[in-house]
Amino acid sequence: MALPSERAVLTRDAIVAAAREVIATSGLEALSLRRLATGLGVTAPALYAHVTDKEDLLRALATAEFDALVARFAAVDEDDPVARIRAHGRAYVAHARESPELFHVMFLFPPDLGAADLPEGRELPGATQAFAAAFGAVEDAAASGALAIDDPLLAALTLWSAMHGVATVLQLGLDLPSEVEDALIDEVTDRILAGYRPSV
Amino acid sequence: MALPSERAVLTRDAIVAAAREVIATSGLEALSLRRLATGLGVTAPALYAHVTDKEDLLRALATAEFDALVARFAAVDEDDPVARIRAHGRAYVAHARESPELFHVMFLFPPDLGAADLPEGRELPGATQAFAAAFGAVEDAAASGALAIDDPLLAALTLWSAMHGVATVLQLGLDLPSEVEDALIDEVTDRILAGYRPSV
DNA sequence: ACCGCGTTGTGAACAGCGTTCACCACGACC
DNA sequence: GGTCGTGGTGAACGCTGTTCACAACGCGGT
Repeated sequence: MALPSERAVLTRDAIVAAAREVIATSGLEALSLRRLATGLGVTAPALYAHVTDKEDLLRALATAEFDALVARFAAVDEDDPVARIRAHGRAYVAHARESPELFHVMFLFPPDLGAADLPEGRELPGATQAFAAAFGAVEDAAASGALAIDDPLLAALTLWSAMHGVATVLQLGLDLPSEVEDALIDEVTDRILAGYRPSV
Repeated sequence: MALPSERAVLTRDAIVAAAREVIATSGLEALSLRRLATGLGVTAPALYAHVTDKEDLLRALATAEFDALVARFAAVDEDDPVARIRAHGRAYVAHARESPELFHVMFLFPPDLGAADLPEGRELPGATQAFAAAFGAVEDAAASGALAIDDPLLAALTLWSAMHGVATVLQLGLDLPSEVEDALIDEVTDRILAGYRPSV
């Protein structure tokens, strides 16, 4: 194993990282394999040793982005499950707002959140992990009686969908004043949570 | 003005309709101006007489799609404002589910829902009309005291975002059983409405 | 020390894309 | 009947993703 020479080694990760950079900086439209390759000091066909497809590359990027989201979720350390739900929502939207283009890529080739038939021992894909975290908080809130939830899966989907909607709508460029945007984020979560409040 | 001969006249509307057909049938990826043109019995450059751009074409298509959505909203004849809100939500998701690809196109080049600075006399763009309809129902519900709403705009955005999220999530291909999908649609609306229920 | 092998990247090529431009045919008008 | 203008054509440009035959390089074996 020779020392990595002056010329950078071409790894799948390096390619994905470079693609991420391009998209975050110049948008998805600007991502072409040829430009990406020359940016890496290499010609286009060289990429195909590490990536089967452009779609494959975007999928890998989406995966990485979901992992980053999982990390954000893991950084939430609220004890109260309801507070945790709120924090997840904010983290989700924050992630989306940080780079709208990357957020968009996450859903270009949709991952299956499907906690359906997991092979048990295997590492869960990021998307599933992220949803599992959100789901866990909902389950805790239901178990503790803080929220009146019949079907935790349905409730988690409800919250997730709603937050996803907010994240999406905020990127539509309808330039709402930023205090309205911030208010919207909390409003959606709060109203749904209020809808789940136990009737004492 | 001669009779329109056997050969179909090439209109902007005809082009948009053909594009709609292609996208609905074979997806956005399959839409190329060249193929679209040959489908219309014409060569590609001929399209540029009626369309400045591919983007222009997609924008026109999005506009048409928003108009269709407005028509759906107009068909809602519930008297009770809360029932109207629910009906709007269902209509929105139904529209999205009928052709996911077309729904996606609606937001490719985002329209501004901005009821901001409308030129007063001018015809409102479909996106704005659609939002206005939804907004109206929310205002009515607030005025009638059926819902406890401080800021109707915020509430309308809340509902819209949430429904948009549902519409989007349902297309992620995470194959939820369809009864869960249906339940999700109502659940989101109902929980938010519950969150706005006046505390008697 | 040399030879061969396997890896990794190259250069050229293919098909298709959006878009532009010079041209041409045809119907309407004087 | 000749002229004009509109609307469509054919060819071209530069770009894209992708494939393929080939070349350069370093390692292992003799």
